[in-house]
Amino acid sequence: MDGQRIDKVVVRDRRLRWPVPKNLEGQVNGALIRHVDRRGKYLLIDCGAGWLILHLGMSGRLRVVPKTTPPSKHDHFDIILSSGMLVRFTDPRRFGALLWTTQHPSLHPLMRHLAPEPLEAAFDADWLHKRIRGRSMAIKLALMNNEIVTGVGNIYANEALFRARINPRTKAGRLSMERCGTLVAAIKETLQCAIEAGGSSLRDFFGTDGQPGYFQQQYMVYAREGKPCRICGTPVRSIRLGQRSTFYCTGCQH
DNA sequence: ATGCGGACCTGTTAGC
DNA sequence: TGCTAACAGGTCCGCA
Repeated sequence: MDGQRIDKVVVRDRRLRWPVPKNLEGQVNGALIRHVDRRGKYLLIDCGAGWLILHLGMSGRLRVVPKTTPPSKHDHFDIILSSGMLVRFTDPRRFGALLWTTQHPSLHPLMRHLAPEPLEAAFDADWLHKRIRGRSMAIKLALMNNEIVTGVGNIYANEALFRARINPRTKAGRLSMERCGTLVAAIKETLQCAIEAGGSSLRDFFGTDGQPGYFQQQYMVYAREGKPCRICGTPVRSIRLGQRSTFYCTGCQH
């Protein structure tokens, strides 16, 4: 999309996580895309006069298709490019978002308090230790809190805790600086491995080339309830934390 | 200030 | 086979 012009944006259903702003098309139509970026799980399209903010939620997908492709049921908006292609957003659950902002995205209320990017140096043991100091919440819930760790959802929170050998119910504030270091390294390694494998395709996710990811074949605990731990053979246990499925090995994680 | 549960949606699957 | 309930990759908000 970099360097292309947006002929127009067509919104067919404004009822996403937040209503798509009524004036968005007017702001965006005819804009030149300067750059496409990302912060946490928010996708940012720099249009010069402002930014489009996109989020895929849980079931959202973006695909590049020819302009003539007829939309189907859950195709809620199109970004029509001057090239003859369009970027189509599909999202059955409508947990995704399309917003417009004229302030710098880093100052936007949704991104203002996000933790540093997990693969950057600023996300380190020190940061994690400071953010969870004195907190009684389960460490897994801390990993799911994007003011503490950004870009990690349910799958990778489970996998990173296994890699760090930390029990997901451990009280966050009780982790030593050393264990914070182990956990930070585990988060970075988990994300890097997943990226290398092309991500995790359970149902909706496909890469920009249309190919599924393969990281789900490497899960150590996620969705492996009752199956033997790949390291020690103990059956993987499943519990619920914060209404999310949580998987761990009682043999390996303490 | 912290932490928990509820809310937003629809599609798929497990269980009866 | 058909119906129903539970659950799914996210994250904000309000209340205790």
